[in-house]
Amino acid sequence: MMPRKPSYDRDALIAQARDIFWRQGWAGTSLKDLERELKLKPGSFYAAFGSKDALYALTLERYAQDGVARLTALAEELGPLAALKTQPRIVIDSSQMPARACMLAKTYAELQAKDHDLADKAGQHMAEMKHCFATLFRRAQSAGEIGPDHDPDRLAARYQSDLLGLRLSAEREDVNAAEIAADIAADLDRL
Amino acid sequence: MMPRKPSYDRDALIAQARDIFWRQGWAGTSLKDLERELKLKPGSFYAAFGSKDALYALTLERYAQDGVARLTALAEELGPLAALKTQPRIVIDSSQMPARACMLAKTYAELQAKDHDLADKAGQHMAEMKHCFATLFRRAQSAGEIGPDHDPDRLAARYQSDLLGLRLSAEREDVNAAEIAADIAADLDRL
DNA sequence: GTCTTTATTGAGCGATCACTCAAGTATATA
DNA sequence: TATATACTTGAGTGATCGCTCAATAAAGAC
Repeated sequence: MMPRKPSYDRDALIAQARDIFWRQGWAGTSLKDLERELKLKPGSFYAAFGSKDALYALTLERYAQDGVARLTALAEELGPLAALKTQPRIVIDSSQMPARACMLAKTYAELQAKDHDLADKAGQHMAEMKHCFATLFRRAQSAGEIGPDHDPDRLAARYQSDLLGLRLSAEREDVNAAEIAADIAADLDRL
Repeated sequence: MMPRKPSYDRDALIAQARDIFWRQGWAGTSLKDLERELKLKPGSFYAAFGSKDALYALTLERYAQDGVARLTALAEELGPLAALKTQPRIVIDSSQMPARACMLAKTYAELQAKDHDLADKAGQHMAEMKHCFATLFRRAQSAGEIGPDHDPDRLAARYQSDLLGLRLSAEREDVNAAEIAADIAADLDRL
């Protein structure tokens, strides 16, 4: 005999929690915050997600999946090099995002010193993203869009590093992030 | 009539606290941590620094002052462009530093969402550093080391963004930060 | 030495942390 | 409708948070 079902949409709650964690970080988000925003009492929260860390891990996965999906779709539409050139503008433009800075980078920076599991997970997701970038550079090279004398993995590491810096800079008021994004894209034309 | 003096070296304690905050962040460092590492009981701690936030602000200032001083000395020795080209290698090399990532950036990323005073302070110090970079680019341009068609402020913003990304990347195990640093330096030769 | 002034100490404050659980409520099956 | 099952609720857990303060120890001025 089947009992009642939860009254909430678990996927929507994970997305909402992701946005809160993304903005406020791990230590900066209390259970009170989550309970208030997700409209869940403690009991329901723990029945649904087990712990704060478990939910955070779910939001990291969701964040990484969406990132890969967005980049893949972009490459499908524009081709590898154009996708890489467009990405910098996109990640700082979208005003519906809860923060400009990368959630994976923020998580890694906050928790790495304490050897927290979530820092490892964030680092792994960043490695996945780097691999994505490398694949696009490799495809661009095969297509002759960039010169043959470049190491795609090295280009990917530099590109990801530039994006991390850009997205952190984009949180500041005294920095013209659009100019930096344009310059990063322009660099790709010189390869 | 003069009473006894403190038994501790205040400047040394600030430097020690800076290293702890730098590694572990604001929320990641408890008063217990500080009391244990600085060997101060709560009473002495509050007599010396007033509050956790007040000490953190002192460490931010110390961090920023040292950064400016180091860069200025480097430019004095090598000239503006060479200093800018050397800086990336230096900030990821020095194995005596408590962390690779920039303390100002970590502070800003952690606390900006909550409009914390310390985030403002960190942002101001980052603006000072950016101004330092711009001055060096301007001097390099005057000296003919880089082309006349570049905006020093724009170059400075991009350069700082690249450094932030580099220093965050340098915390990761799966990234060859030395290659990224070399590539950043190489970009400066193409100006 | 005595006195005055400040440093040092550590127990403990109220608030908040992540989290638990027993009691109450709603729903699908029978 | 009756029952079994799971969801919902919120008071409350011990631990830790940043911080206070009265008591004690120490050092210069006389």
